This record gives sequence, C-alpha cells and structure tokens, in this order.
Amino acid sequence: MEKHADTLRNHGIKPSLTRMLILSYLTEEGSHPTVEEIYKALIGTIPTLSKTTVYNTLHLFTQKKLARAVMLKDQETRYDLAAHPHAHFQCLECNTVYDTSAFPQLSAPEEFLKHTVEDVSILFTGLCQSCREKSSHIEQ
Amino acid sequence: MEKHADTLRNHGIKPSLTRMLILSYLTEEGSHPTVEEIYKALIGTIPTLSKTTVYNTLHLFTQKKLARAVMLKDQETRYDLAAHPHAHFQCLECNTVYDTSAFPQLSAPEEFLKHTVEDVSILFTGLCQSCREKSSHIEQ
DNA sequence: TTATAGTATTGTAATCAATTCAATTTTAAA
DNA sequence: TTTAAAATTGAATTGATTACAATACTATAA
Repeated sequence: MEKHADTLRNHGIKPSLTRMLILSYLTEEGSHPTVEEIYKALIGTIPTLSKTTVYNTLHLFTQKKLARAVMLKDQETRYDLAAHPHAHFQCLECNTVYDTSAFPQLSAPEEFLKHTVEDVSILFTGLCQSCREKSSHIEQ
Repeated sequence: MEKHADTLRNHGIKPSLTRMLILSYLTEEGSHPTVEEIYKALIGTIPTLSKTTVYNTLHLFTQKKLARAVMLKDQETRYDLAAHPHAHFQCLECNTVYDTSAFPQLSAPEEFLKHTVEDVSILFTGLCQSCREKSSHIEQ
C-alpha cells in the first residue's frame, strides 16, 4: 500500500485512502476498467464512496499522467495506468478488449512534428478468434 | 451526385436523397463531423430531417464499411469515410483535430494475429503548435 | 392504376455516462 | 484550537445516443 502512496506522491498527488484504493484497483485488477466498475469494486470497502469521486480521481490521475483514458468503440470511457502503454484489439461482435504487452513501434507523421506529441493510442478492431469460430459454426 | 449514388450501391445501400446528401457532406466538407454538425448542415436542405435519421444513416454507413466511427478524446462520436484512413492528432488544450494524409505504417502485433483485424485507428494527442505558442507567451 | 409489403424517415420519450455545483467532511498548517 | 485549503459527497442537470411506435415513401405485382 505504501508503494501506491509513493507512486501518487511521485506524480504530485496527495495520497488519500480513496486515491490509493483506486490506484490499487488499476494496478492489480483487470485492465481498462470503467468508472462504474471501479465504483462497484470499491463501494464495499469505502461505503461512503461517491461516483463523482471516482470521476474526479481519474481526471486527476489522467491530468498528472498517472493514468490514461482509453478510447474504445464504446460508450463508457475506460482507464489504464499510463506506465503500461499498450495497443488494444476490440472485437466488434462481443466487444471484448484484448491487450498487447508490447507497444507497436510507431513514429508520428511528419505533419504532426510541429505539434508537441505527448501520447499515442492505437486500436485494432475486427472479429476475435472466439467470435470467428462461433460464426463459422453457424454458417455451416 | 450520381457518383454518390454509385458509391452507395457499391456498398449495398439503397441511394435515397438523404443518404446521398449525408455522403456528400462526408465527402466534400471538413473531416470527422459529429452527428450534430451534419444535422445542422443539412436541415436547411432537408427541412424534415430528423436527427435520428442522421444516426441511423451513419450506423448503416459504418456497418457497410462506407464510413468509420473515429474515436477521439471527446464526448461526441465523429465520422470519417472509410476510404480515406488517416491518423489524427488532437490537441488536449483546444480540442482541435488535425489529420494526416499519409497513414503511418503499422502492422498488428503478433498476439492479435489469431483475431481477424479489420481496421486500425491511431490517435496522437498533445499540445498543438498554436496552443504551445499561446501558452509560452503567457508564461513570459 | 391500385393494393400491398417492405423500407426509410420522423419525433417523442427514455437511457445513461458525465458534469456541475453547493454542501459537507477531512486534512494540515498557523 | 482555529482556520483555511483540499477532498469528498450527492442531488440535479446536461447532452449524446437509443428505443420505439407512427408515418411517409418506394417498388412491385395484381
């Protein structure tokens, strides 16, 4: 837990219990959770937790570059730790999101060099293995 | 206009006037418009146009792979023609979106090869030239 | 032409993620 | 302590999107 406090301090964030638990969830639980998921996971531990606090905290983390908003073909925004950049693959059939461990090598196009590029996000979409197998079954 | 009708037919979409005008807007007007922008642009020409129709049409276009939903750090979904894939740069300060003409060369990571990758979207984020200049002015 | 079925369009109501904001609680410093 | 600043809360609101039932349009066959 002290590890999380340090991480927060290192990013210029005062380590409250709520913040440590949200960071802990981002670190230890499954990737790219939504605000709703985080809220539901922590309301048992922090009975007074408000969803607004989860929103506030994730905005703060994102601003301080501790977390990153992952944009998917989805309604809800999802969050990842900024320390582990990875590309995503999202199945358009079942909406499951898969991660890469490695981040594809990619440099910014020349046209963007005049801007200050701080981050890149890469999203592959298509049909996942499991959905492809299911649909080929049906068609036969 | 007949050109647009052909494009629609080629994608298995029956060419109604509304659909042609929406396609025309996507083709000729600025990139990645929102539903709201398309609606406002066309309500003068089609006075009975409903926003639901714009939503329906864009869903249809996307499904038929004529258009693509562009995911940005934004509330509103934006749409582009699928025929012109390009990466985007979005300024986190002013939210302006810049395009590339060229699409960065990028192959799917090995871990994704078992899935059927149909599309890739790439989003660079940071501070655009104009905002960087503005903010350096202020700080001096 | 008329009837009919299928498709497209419309508008209202509902949904739901996200934000606003004022009130309350907590924390830390004087 | 006292006080000010920061963090958290919750209710109300916003705004994009969807659901859905009603209406309008289109095309084909009798």
